[in-house]
Amino acid sequence: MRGRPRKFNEQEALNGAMSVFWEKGLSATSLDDLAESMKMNRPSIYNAFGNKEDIYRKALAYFCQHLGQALETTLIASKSVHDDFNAFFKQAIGVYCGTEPSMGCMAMCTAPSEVLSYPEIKADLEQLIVRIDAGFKKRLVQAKTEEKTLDNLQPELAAKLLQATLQTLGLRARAGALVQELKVLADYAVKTIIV
Amino acid sequence: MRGRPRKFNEQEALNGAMSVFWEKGLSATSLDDLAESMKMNRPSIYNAFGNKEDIYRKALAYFCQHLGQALETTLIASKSVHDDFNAFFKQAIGVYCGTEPSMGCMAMCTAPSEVLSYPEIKADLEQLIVRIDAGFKKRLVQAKTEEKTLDNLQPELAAKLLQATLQTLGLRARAGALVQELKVLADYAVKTIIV
DNA sequence: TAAATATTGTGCGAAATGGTATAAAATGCG
DNA sequence: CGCATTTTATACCATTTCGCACAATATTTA
Repeated sequence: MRGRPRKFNEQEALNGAMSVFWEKGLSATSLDDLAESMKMNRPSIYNAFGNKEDIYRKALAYFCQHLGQALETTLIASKSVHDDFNAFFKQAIGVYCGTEPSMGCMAMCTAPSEVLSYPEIKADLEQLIVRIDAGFKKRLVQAKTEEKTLDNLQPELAAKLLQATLQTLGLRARAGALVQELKVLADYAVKTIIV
Repeated sequence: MRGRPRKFNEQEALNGAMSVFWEKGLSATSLDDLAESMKMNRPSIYNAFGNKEDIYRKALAYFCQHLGQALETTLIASKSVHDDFNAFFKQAIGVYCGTEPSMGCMAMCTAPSEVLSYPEIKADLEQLIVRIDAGFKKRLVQAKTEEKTLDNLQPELAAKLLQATLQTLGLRARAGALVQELKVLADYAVKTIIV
C-alpha cells in the first residue's frame, strides 16, 4: 500500500485507549487524554478510529477479547466444573486487581453510566451480558451430563448467578476490596451456586 | 432567620439532582442539566449544595436513604428469611425498572466509573457496599438462630452473594433486562444462596 | 421605617472540549 | 525522478463547561 506509513501500532493504540477509558470512563475522558495515552495526535486518532464513542466501543471490544479467550480456555481446562470456575474467577480477580489502585471490570464499571445516552453502548453491554450467561451455561450443561450429582442445578439461572459473582468481583475490586477477600468470596460462590 | 426566603424545596431539588445523575452519571451531567432538573439557577445551586461533586454525593446519599429504609423494614417484615429477601429484591426491581427505559441502580451504575477520580465517592461507594453486606448479614444471622435448618450457611459470605444478586439486578435492569427475567433470577438466588 | 441578611437571577469570562481544515511529510508506483 | 496517496502535525474554531461577580429582591429584626 502506498502513502505515508502509519507511525502507530493498532494494538498498542487500542491498549492505550482501553487504559484511559478503563480508568475514567467515556464521559470523563477527553480527546487529549486519549491522544496522550494512545501516543497519537487527535486528527490521527479520528482518522483511524472515529469519534470518541467509536474509540470507546473498540476499546471495550478489545477488553472483552480477553474474556472471550478465558471462556474458551480456562473454563474448559479441567474435568471439574468447580475447578474451572474457581480458576476463571481467580483469573478475573487478577485482571480486576492488576493495577494500583485496582480498576475492577472495565465493562461493568464504566459502560453502565453511559448506556442511556449511547444506544450502541447499551447494545454492546447487553450482548456482553448475554455472552457471559451463555458461556457459563454451556459449561454447566456439560457438567450436568458428566457429573451426575448436579440434579437440582438450573444451568440458565445458575449461570446468571455466576455472572453476578463476576460482576460483584469487578465492582468490589474498584471500590477497594482486597484480593484475598475476593478470592474467598469467589470460592464460596462456586461452592454455593454449583450444587 | 432573616433574608430572602428560599424559593426551592430541598427535597425536590435533591430529587431532581438524583434524577439527572441517575440517568447520566456525574461526568456527563452539566450544571445546566442540574439547573433545569433541580429547577434552580446555577448560582443558587452552588450556594445551597456546593460544587458538582458535592451535589452528586448528596444526591447519592438521598438515593441510599430508600435502601436504608428497606433494610430496616422490608427485610425484617416477616418470620421467613426467604420471604423477606424475596420482598426486598422485588422492591429493588421496582425501583430499578421504575422508569422507561429502566435506569437500574444509581449507585452501582454511575458511581464506579467516577471512583478513581474522586476519592470521596470511592469512600461513599465502599461504605455503601459495607452497609449492605452488614444489613444482609444481620438478617441471616437472625435467621440462623430462629430457623434451625441453615447449618451450612455462612452469613458473612452469603450476604456478599446476596449483594451480588442485588448488584446484578441493578446492572441488568440498566442494560435492558425485563422485570420478569429479574424476578425469576432473584427468586432463584434466594433459593440457592440461603440454604 | 430602616438596616441587616439571605437568596435570586442575569450575565460574564476563562478554560476545556470535540472536532476539523490545512499543509507538510513519507511512502509506493509508474 | 515525479506523481498519487496516505498519514502526521500544527493550528484553529465553535461550543460547552464550570464557576463566580454583581446587582436586584425579598424577608426579618431593630
